[in-house]
Amino acid sequence: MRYSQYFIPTVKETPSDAEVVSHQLMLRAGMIRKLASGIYNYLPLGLRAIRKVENIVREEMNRAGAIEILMPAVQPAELWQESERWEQYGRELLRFRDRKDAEFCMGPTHEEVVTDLVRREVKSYRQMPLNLYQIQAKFRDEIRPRFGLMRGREFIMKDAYSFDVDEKAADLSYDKMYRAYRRIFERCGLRFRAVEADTGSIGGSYSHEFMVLADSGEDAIVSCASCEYAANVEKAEARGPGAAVHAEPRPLERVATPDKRSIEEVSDFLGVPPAMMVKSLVLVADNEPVVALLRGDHDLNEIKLKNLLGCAVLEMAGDEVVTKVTGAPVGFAGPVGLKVKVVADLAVRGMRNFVTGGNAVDLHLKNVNLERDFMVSRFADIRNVVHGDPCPRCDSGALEMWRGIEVGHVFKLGTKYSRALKATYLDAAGQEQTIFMGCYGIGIGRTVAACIEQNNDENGIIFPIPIAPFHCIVSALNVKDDAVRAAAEEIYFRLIEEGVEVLLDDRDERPGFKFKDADLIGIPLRIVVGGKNLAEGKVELKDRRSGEVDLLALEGAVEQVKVRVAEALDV
RNA sequence: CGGGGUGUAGCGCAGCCUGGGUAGCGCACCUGCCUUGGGAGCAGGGGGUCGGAGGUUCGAAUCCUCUCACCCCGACCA
Repeated sequence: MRYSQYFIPTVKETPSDAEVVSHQLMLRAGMIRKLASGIYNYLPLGLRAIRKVENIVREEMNRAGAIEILMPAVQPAELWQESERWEQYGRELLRFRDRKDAEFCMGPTHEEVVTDLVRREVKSYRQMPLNLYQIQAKFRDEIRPRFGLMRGREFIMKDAYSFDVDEKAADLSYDKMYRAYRRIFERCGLRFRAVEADTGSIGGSYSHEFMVLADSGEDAIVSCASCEYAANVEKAEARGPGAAVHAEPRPLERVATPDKRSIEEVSDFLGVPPAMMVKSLVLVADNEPVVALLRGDHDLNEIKLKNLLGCAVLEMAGDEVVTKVTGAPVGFAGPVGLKVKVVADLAVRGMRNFVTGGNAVDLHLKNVNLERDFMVSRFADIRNVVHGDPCPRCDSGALEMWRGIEVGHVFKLGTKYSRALKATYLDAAGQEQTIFMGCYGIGIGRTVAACIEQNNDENGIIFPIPIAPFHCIVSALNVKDDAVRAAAEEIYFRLIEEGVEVLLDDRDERPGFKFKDADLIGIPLRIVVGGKNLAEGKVELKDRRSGEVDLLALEGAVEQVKVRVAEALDV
């Protein structure tokens, strides 16, 4: 491709509304342009990177035995009503009516459609295992789209769905996908972790997320330093205390704490560390108040509590509810004397003589103790793990915290959708059975964004060769110099012959201008054809990542590029 | 949806509050000259319903009311 004939609108200045580096660089490199909130045009460079990821995904999915199809973006409401997600999905589902007033939605995911397809066509155990996938634009009317392609409303996703005769076979399908995903992200050149995850609104029995490690990631994940355990903080298990601290219970004490509400304020005021305090959070679970008790330095994990209570909606209580439940304004809640359900974190079980709120204005209690002073309905793991917590799986390890970008998610669905949509088959004995499903997503655009998040410097993007829009850029420094022009053209055509994807910068611009653009758009290899070196019969080969420069003869440069590209693409 | 902020040329911004009166700067763009190893220089030029509607006023980017959009912080997710 000739740069002068192409469409790469780079910009020098960083757009003010782009927060994260991948968003800034994708805009500056002319890869994407915003059309509306969370909705983007993909320009040539962005599209090429996306196609690269798509192709890697496609190859690995095919290798794993999955079969590509394409389902519609517009889906009829009936299917969603059948799975009961028409009501459950909420406002993220973009709904509308056609001219006959029939209801439709833009597909945010395709469990319903694919299950409908399969239930019509798959009748026998002989037709499974079956794994169908597609690469297609999804629409989710996100509350807050942000970070460019990282969280758009319309986004390109690979979604796959497996169909198996029973749970054991479904486990095998899941495992195949898990391994395919590892290969995919390895081939993309990403540093990532596969972590245990909560299943969320998709539902199902268990799942793993594939997290690209990046400080800008929206998810917190933990991994064990000594074993394989890794999990999303939403899911990560905390160990309870080994044995309770042995301490004689001291007499309960009431202390005035004028206007001291937060853990920090009370801690400072009383000179008691937060780890010796218990905080009492008032929540509402499906309209019923619940109090959660946590060690002062721990945070509530709402997902764990929600799963524990089995409620549909769990939210922090408003001021009125807090006052009603505790008899005191916000900031002085404590478990002593409460009439509502109290769930305590496991860590609280090991505590003695701690500080809590006194359920009255400006009052806290010291030397509070379990059983003597109050009872707990239930002990459970309801907190977020923190850096340094012991690993829940092995004896020796401590948990490390990371930030991650979720680029892929594999779910074991079980029979949630097949039962709702009556997707059944006849087994060898002629008995009707329910199909076991799994579903597997990869955010294609997000993967590109995550890659840029991990691969950039002050000059711009540094694409790994497998997903770079072009492998190599040939910068002809002065196109008005016939010798330079001819040499650049020759290299360009030779590289094309060798199957290298090459961009020829044949614009009539100054060298610095071309270098800046080449760096910004992140082409991994650059051949510079300049008058001085050319007079010696040499051109320069520069590696974008390392900055290493080799002075080579024309043929040598072409050969080097060919070799390096082949090495990088070798799988 | 709650809290905060911003809308002025393609991009980045000043002007507004605190004096209501010609709409400005840098980059980008067009023409010419010059220049060709890290976003050059000189000269000339084009481009604005100042987010929208209403109001106050002789006169509004500026003051008032309403509205829309976008961005940031919290609950969702690939």
